[in-house]
Amino acid sequence: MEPTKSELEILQVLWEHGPSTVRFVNDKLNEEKRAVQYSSTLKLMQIMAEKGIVMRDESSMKHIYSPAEPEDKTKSALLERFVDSMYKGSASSLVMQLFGNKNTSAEELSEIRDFLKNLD
Amino acid sequence: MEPTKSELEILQVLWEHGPSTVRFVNDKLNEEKRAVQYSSTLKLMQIMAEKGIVMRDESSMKHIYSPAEPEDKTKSALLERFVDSMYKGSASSLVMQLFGNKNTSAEELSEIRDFLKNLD
DNA sequence: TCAAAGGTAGGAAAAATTTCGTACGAAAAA
DNA sequence: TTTTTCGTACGAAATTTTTCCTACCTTTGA
Repeated sequence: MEPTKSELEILQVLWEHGPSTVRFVNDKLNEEKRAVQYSSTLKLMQIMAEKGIVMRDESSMKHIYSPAEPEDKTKSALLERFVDSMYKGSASSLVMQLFGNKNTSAEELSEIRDFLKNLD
Repeated sequence: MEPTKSELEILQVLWEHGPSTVRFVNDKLNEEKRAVQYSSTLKLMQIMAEKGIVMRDESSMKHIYSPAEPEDKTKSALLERFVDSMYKGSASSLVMQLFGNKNTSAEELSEIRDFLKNLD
């Protein structure tokens, strides 16, 4: 299913730090993003569990949440939807926009060139 | 400001077809996307005008709406926000994901290689 | 002229998303 | 044991976004 904006923030914490408690996620959000109440984060993560976006291990009192799908799979899906809706599915259009209007570091560029070279 | 999902759909019609009436945009949405009432599209476009996302020419009875910002500028901003939030700002990560997990056509690939070659 | 068609405006309702207060149970500390 | 701390659950409220009803005006065609 479709993660909402707030759900995505939570997923990102789980991706970065692995399976976590609500407390941990909430702390990270407050450190890295914005003020948010514990109960709000809890509620959101409960909803995500209902939707099947995350799995919940209830064996101990402190429930442990983890992403239901691998990070790559979710990100790919989101990226693909982004390309489809914004660039009519043209990956090259996206790349050109990405490097046309932005100043990307030389390292990044050569990294990409190498990557593309080895793609065949 | 931030276009919402529905607002983005409208912007895309305006980008593709140029300045348009509400009627025209609504028809396109119904053709290309989904069933939506004229008054819903009207309302949304009025809100977008208030927010400054689109400009409105009221000189004739049929108001003409056009994007307030150039397509590239808006798309770049959205893309940048996407990269920042999903790939911590790393354009190369995005590109690798884009081509790693997806089967991109050979044409697209060479197009991009050429593009990157001429970037310096 | 006058009805029909097509336009805008505005408000209210509906739906989706986000936030948080409160209750209550378990664990830990005093 | 008793109190405090820390956890979940639940429901309701607030906010944001989306949808559409209705009123009313202008243009067009019969």
